[in-house]
Formats: sequence, structure tokens, C-alpha cells
Amino acid sequence: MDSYKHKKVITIGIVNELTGLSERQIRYYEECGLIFPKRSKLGTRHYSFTDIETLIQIADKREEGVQTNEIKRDFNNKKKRSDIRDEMLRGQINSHFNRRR
Amino acid sequence: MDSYKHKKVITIGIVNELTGLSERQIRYYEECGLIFPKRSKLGTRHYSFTDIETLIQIADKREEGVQTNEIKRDFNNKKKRSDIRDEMLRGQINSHFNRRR
DNA sequence: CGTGTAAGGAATTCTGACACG
DNA sequence: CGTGTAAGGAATTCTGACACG
Repeated sequence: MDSYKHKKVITIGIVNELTGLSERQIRYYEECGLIFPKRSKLGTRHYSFTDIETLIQIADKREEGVQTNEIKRDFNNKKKRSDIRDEMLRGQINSHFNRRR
Repeated sequence: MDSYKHKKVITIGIVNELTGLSERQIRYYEECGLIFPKRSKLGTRHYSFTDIETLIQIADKREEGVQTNEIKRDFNNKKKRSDIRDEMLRGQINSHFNRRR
């Protein structure tokens, strides 16, 4: 599966290499609620490949001058839209089953 | 794509958590030529998810009492077989194109 | 607001070696 | 052969803070 994409196994140093963002920036975007690394028992942050993809999107937005605030709102809206789409899909499937009864 | 699977971004501590193998064992299997982590400039080992899958296979074999030697031979044979299969596939494709000329 | 930096501590990783077997 | 361990050093990561703006 693509579950590897979501597994939180990458340390901040590697994320820095992969994204070009400083550790300071990476931690700050977490503080802003844009990414959510997992923590090991000892407090070390672990990121997934999807986190890295998100960080690259953030970096692009930031270069355009978009504030973390805006970026967060955009992310939430995108999520909301995909949730709605999923729900409509479920609705179609249900009506399909209802028709068959 | 599944290129994430092959990206060498995981440190040995995480590999230990994911496989249950000790760092000593993980490094030893590298010495035996069974896995090939990448090295950062400073010498830290980085593993991919495929490396982890390989390590889990190794662990299974070792539990059955198979020596690293045997395991390596098995891996090489498996590789050889898949290379041959690939070559035969290429042969078929070529003959297909030749027929059309 | 977003990011750099110096500070000090705690945990990580590395290598080469001795040990047991 | 395969793995544990203690040893010492080097690099990593973390937090809270001061700085600039």
C-alpha cells in the first residue's frame, strides 16, 4: 500500500535536507498548526513523507508571501471540500443499496 | 509513485523500533552484505522501507536458524531469477517489434 | 510575524574491541 | 558465527529566550 507515505519515521535533520527548510522553520510551522509530527518517548519529532509534501507546499506559499494564517485556512478549506465530496460519495453508494432493497 | 519506499531516510534507531532488531544486528547484516544503507556526510546510516522489509525477512530466516551466508545466496538467486525474467520479457518485446518491421 | 542564533542538556550514532561460543 | 556490551567522541535534537522588524 502507500501506507509508507504516512508513516512518521523521518527525523528533522532529514526533513531539512529534503525540504531545504531550517529546523527553526519546521518547528515554527508545527507551532502554527500546519504540521503534526509524532513524538518519540524522548521528545524527538518524527515526520512522514506526506508531512514533507505539506512542508514543500508551505514553503511555496510562504515564498509568495502568504502568511501561515492564510495557509492554514486554505488547508482547512481543502480538507472540508474533500470531506464533503466523500460524504456525497457515501450518499450515492447508500442510495444505490437502497434501490436494490 | 512508490519511490518513497526506496528513499533512504530512516535512522537506525527507528529501524530498531520497526524491526525489533538491535543496532548491533542491523550493522552486522550490513557487514555481511545483506543490506546497504546510505551514509550521510557525517557517517550516519539511512535506511529505506525496502531495507526494513529485507531486515524483517532476514530476521525470519535467522529465527529458522539460516546463516547469513545462506540468506545472501538466496537473495542473489532471487535477484538472478528476476533478472532472467526481465530479460525474457525484453526478448518478447523485441521480437514483437521485429515482427512489425 | 517569521526566522536566526547562542546556550546547555539529554539522547543518538559511530567505530574498534573484548567476550562467549 | 552472531550478538552483547562498555568506551569515548562527534553530531543531533530539544526547549526557552533574545533579537530584528
